[in-house]
Amino acid sequence: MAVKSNTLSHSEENYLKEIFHLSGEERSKVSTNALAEKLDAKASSITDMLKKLGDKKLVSYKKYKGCSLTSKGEKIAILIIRKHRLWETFLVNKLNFGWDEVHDVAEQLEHIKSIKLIESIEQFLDYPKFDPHGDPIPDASGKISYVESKVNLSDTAVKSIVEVVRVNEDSLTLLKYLDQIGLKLGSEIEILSKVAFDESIQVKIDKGESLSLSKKVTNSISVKFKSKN
Amino acid sequence: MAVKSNTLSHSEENYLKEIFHLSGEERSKVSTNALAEKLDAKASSITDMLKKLGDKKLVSYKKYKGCSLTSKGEKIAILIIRKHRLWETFLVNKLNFGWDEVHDVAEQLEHIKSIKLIESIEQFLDYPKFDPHGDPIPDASGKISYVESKVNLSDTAVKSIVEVVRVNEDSLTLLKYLDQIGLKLGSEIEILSKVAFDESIQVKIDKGESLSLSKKVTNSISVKFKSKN
DNA sequence: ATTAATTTTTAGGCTTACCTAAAAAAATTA
DNA sequence: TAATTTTTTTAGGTAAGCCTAAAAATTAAT
Repeated sequence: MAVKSNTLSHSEENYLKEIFHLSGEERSKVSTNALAEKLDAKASSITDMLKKLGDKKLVSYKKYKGCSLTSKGEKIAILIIRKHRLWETFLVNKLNFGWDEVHDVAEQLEHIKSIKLIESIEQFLDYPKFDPHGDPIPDASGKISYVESKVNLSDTAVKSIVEVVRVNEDSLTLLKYLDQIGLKLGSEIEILSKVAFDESIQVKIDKGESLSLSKKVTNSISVKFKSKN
Repeated sequence: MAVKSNTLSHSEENYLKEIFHLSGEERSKVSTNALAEKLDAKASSITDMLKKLGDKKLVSYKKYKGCSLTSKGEKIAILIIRKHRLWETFLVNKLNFGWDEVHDVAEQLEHIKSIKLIESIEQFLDYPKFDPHGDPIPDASGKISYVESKVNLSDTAVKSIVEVVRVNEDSLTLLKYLDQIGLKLGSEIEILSKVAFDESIQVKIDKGESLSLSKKVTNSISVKFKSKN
């Protein structure tokens, strides 16, 4: 008789979150294989779950055509992401975790069911706008303020001087490496030269020694041009 | 081939925690039915799980003979309880939750896997010794400092003046009722008279109006005799 | 436009943590 | 102690969320 219990499993929540991330700001369709890779599961498992989420009207799914979130599904996905980013901010700002230590714990904390809790945490943190990696924190209504002016570090021209506004939080080893070279949110980067062969670039971070950043690294860093002030 | 994954499911953790609670300070054997009632499951399900926890050497279990925790199982149970009580303290002390609002959330938070997290929370709270209901918080080594001098409010003599040191956190309606009559940790209770028939007692709370407390209520409150100072 | 390669789905299985119903053991009562 | 009641276990079943292997649909290449 299809009773709606209204609470989702951790797994279901993770699917919604990952579909949201993969569909990007353009809200494009997400393929079964892309989800399989991100969620570290086989494509057949993804198909199973997409059917279920489709039945629950959380994703729209047509066989062989990929999936996308319904507005109901998107609302839930954004809430999970909101919780994830607020918890990360809590861990870094209040408990002095490093930005490379928060991801796994936040992946657990994001599933705690309590609106009162997350709103209290938000207030306790004084309504932060960005998490420790520079990602925007959705507000209680689900609104996300994307930074329009940010670009990928790999797309900047030689001689530009830019400021780091976001790093990809997905790779622990990346974050540890960035720590090691002293790159953090707000760091100033001067692009000295670019190597066409491997697309690496030479930079100075905060006017320090010059060093080389590979394409893999520059791809994971977002920057904005320094505002004149 | 019995690989030990070393992380327990929420369900397994809940079993260990409940066995710990039911076995009491005397560490007595816990019956299948007692567990079934507390965990809101059928006795047959309990038997299943006890076999599994027995295989994992977390409980010692012999058919028809009840169960008890091994030292390994007890260590884990105490860690869960430690997390539960620290989270409750965090919610009340830092986020201004009421003592009647913390149980359900703490039941979720106690399963977050991160020693660093719980030790940071403990430090952030400045190493509290008791949770908001007066229960002792185990330290990082698992040591629990029981209060030796506390007695049940139902066991106090007429004319005694006592101080509330602990209330049972299990019932939401009890906690709301205590709030309503202004009874909190540290409250002074004067026992005016006892009614043999229903075992209720007449009291004054913090020198206020006299009122009657039923056996069910007095059973849930622990007190100590006021220290002369 | 076929053929080949890739992606996705179907079909059937497994494990976890529950369940019901019936059997067996233990405890209680006559 | 024998009968009855209660407690506990066994046997077999379910749903969730994953799996492998094989089939079907789609996409890419010749």
